[in-house]
Amino acid sequence: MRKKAIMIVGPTAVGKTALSIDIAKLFNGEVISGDSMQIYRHLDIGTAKVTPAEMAGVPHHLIDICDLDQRFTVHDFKDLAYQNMQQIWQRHRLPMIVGGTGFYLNALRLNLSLGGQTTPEEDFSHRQYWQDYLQTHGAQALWDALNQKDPVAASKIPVNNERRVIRALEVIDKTGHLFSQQPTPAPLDVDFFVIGLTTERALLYQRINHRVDIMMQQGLLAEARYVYEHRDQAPQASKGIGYKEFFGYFEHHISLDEAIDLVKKNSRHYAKRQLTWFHNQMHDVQWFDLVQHPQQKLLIIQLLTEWLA
RNA sequence: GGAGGAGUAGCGAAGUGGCUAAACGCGGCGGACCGUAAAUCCGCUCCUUCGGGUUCGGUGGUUCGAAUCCACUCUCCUCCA
Repeated sequence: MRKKAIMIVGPTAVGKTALSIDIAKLFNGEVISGDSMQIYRHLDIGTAKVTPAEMAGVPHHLIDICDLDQRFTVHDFKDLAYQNMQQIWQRHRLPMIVGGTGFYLNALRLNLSLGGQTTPEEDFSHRQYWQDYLQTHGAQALWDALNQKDPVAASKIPVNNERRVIRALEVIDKTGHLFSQQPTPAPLDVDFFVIGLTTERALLYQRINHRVDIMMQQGLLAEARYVYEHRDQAPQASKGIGYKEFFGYFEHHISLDEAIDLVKKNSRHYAKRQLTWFHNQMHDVQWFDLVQHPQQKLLIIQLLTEWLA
């Protein structure tokens, strides 16, 4: 019989954490965070990381596993998450992947090849080459280079999306096969029950705005300052929403209120992007609106009970 | 009461006779996504039965043609009383 795992997805501030704890307690679950920012230590308030108290004894994994100066990639996530799943099964417990980073979740589930077996270090040397190429020759020339090697890939990546153009070139250089023809391994042989949490857009945005206000009360500003002070060594964390927006304030370009509004706005935009991903890149999501219909939790529990039986 | 200034799409803001249904920014909406993904990038945003229709405070003019010129009028801002 196939191994089983629960996946809880959804945009920020819909209530994924709360639901995951409830379910974990009921079904003997352990949570694996599917969140690209919660892996970092020191990013607590801004990432809305579960607090030890909230965990209520439920084990959590892939939280606080990196320092700010460490790189972390989808590939790392894929490997670590799968390792954790296996260990959880060995303990005869139920893995629950919960998070909002759709790319991570799909990489795990679909077992994406992600550029083959090369190490990030190898990639970075190629990356640097193309980065320089971009600097000296411009975006169009960079794209032309890709177009020459792999027209199919080029046709799918806009000229201005320099980052992805470079990544495609890296993969081609390193693996020797076209970016558009990467090997497609079989998806993970796991029976996932995918729960999607959503709600009316206006409500979601209201919750996001409110949550940012609460974060401020909890001391987000100090946390952001910490990130700001370490920004040179924290390439990824300093891109996080709830941090980068304050940099302008620290440098006296914008007011605190403006910075806070920026955080709210970027969080809203982010939530929309997450929704787009889950709607269009994940196909077997069962959606629920616990914000407007809290009693649907009973339905979820019932469905899970049947699925696990 | 007097003197200046301003009124443009949801908001901010260009435009100062035709190339303007009207730049740009924001907000909003939609989308892409195979190793930075809370990243990066793309599209739409007056109405429309897609033929066209109605716009730039209002009304009336000038003109082949006006958001752009003229007259009157309304509202707001600043200054003087």
